[in-house]
Amino acid sequence: MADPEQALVDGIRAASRQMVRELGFMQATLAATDYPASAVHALIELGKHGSMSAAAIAACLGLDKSSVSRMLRKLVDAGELTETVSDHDGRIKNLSLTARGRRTLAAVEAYGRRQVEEALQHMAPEARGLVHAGLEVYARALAQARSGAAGAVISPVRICPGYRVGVIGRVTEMHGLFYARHAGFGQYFESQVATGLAEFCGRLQRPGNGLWVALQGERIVGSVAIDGEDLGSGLAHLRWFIVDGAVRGGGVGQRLLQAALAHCDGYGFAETRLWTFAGLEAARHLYEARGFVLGEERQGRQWGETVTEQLFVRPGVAG
Amino acid sequence: MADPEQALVDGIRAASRQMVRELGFMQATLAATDYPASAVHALIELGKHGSMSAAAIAACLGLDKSSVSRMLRKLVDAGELTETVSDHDGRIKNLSLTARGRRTLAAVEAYGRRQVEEALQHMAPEARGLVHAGLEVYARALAQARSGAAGAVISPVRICPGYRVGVIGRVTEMHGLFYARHAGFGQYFESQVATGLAEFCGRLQRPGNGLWVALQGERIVGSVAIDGEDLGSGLAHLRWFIVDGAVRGGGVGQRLLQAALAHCDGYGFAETRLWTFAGLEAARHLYEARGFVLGEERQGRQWGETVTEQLFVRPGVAG
DNA sequence: TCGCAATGGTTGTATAGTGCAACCATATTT
DNA sequence: AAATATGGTTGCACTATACAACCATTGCGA
Repeated sequence: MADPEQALVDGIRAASRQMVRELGFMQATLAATDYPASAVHALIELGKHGSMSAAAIAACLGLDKSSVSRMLRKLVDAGELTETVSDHDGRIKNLSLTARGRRTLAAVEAYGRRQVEEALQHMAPEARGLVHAGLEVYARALAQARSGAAGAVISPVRICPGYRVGVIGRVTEMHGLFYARHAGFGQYFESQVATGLAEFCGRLQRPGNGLWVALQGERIVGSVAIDGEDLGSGLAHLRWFIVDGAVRGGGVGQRLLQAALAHCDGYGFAETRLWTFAGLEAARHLYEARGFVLGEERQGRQWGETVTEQLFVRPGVAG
Repeated sequence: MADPEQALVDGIRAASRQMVRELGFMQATLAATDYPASAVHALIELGKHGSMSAAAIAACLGLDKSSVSRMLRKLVDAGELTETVSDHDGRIKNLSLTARGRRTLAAVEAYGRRQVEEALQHMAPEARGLVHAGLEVYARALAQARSGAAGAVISPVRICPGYRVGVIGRVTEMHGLFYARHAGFGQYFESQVATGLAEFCGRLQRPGNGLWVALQGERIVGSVAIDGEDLGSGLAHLRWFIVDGAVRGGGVGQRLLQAALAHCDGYGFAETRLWTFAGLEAARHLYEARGFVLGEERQGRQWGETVTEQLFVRPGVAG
């Protein structure tokens, strides 16, 4: 294990330890209620899923079913939950929150929210998206490492049109990191991306041009642009298409592409073109699924490393 | 509370809940030992600090001193710890790890590290720095919100010279976000930063020029550059000086400035100049502490918002 | 159709970690 | 020298937990 890697791992461990302590997960009771941590988590899960069986809660919380059974009994006695026997399976009791339970949950939520909000007050505003994205990626990776399954929290990613602050930097960064890793590109490539994108954003308002970003919270995790000017009249140039590694494989690329191509079709471009590099198979599949076909290939040395550049072309909708 | 804010808070809460569960903090025993979570945490703290009193451990873990006392008794009986009465205060027992304790701790560390490493395998490589930075900023903010004190994990920030992949994007992004918030700048400003920095990085090798980044792990959290060409011969131009909000106030700015000015003095520039905006008091203090004096002020409208631009000048070392 | 295994849930029992309160020994302040 | 504060221990009660045995219901296969 290389040394920086070791430092990364230890840093993550130290921070999560600290975080767990600060959030009070080692205290017997949680979130300003008189219920134990497991009961609070059960309430939260019930609030999220509506109605669950005891076994489902046990699986979800990683506790023995006997512990869960007793814990639920107390919550029912306290009037937080009701249990109704399932009508299609006499063994199962469906648990759900009572009005009182919903009030309790609301109080728990308010407490937790306030705690987080106060923490957010104590950090630089720019760092908030970072915290969110970091926690989420980590939680998902932990779940995957444990069980192979992908089922975990993923905040929704939305596609938004237009410039927003930081997009030039972020898109440049994503390109720089991705192509350094996958093609060995360096400073010259990153400078080209930065310059081109900076120039393009200055004429984003002109007809035919468009930029879409994928946002997770307020963090930019993907982008695509249509340059309607630089290839000549009637030609749409698809540029700066990239998806952050944190959300790759989640359909974000498809949605970005769809937004960009809907714009192309709506505007009436005769053709959409894009340049890419051989070997990026995931991207190629996306292109071909959207009607792009490989037009031309050539060796390119301009980026510092020798790569095979590929032109993909997609005809516009028949006018 | 605005809606996106709400979504951010809830997203952070969901992710941290998930993370705590995945890490097994709700299990009675932890990290593949037979010791309870609190004992494991105590071992870790002792490993970190070398020798501590029981009270210090209790404070650190947020537990009652009686619980800690008993827990430590067991660890001593198990041969993991030794206790020696302090020589300058008869009440205090100094606790430290025995050889056996260090072995146990090593096993705990190995287990935890493997867990994290496996999780890292399940995420995009680009996201690793993000996870680290996010957790760390959050843990620190939680600690500050709880106790006002700043004492918490902060991974060391190091200053490194030269270009590295992603720096153009990251520095552009940091500038864009910071000045959008503090001066209302928008796309035009961000484009200027991107273009200028991209151009500068292309001639970074030329004599007199220099770029330094502040790195936390592999994440870029600050930058400064000396452009030895654009103001004319003998003049150093300090540009792209910025520190990420996540580490602001931690001396990173000072260290960046020192690196840049050491370069200026070593190279023998007659004068170092920088342009900034009125109102950025923290930065101004840094400049003045390093020998810069305000030279000229003028109103500028070029960035989209009216601001007062300030020229600061620092003479070179007497040749 | 009947029996048997599997599943959902409950209860008995033992264990262990925890906090509170009272306590002792030592140090510090008045 | 007395009062107070601090570090640490012990008695006590509480509670969350796991394990194992158990019951009721369901579903499957012979």
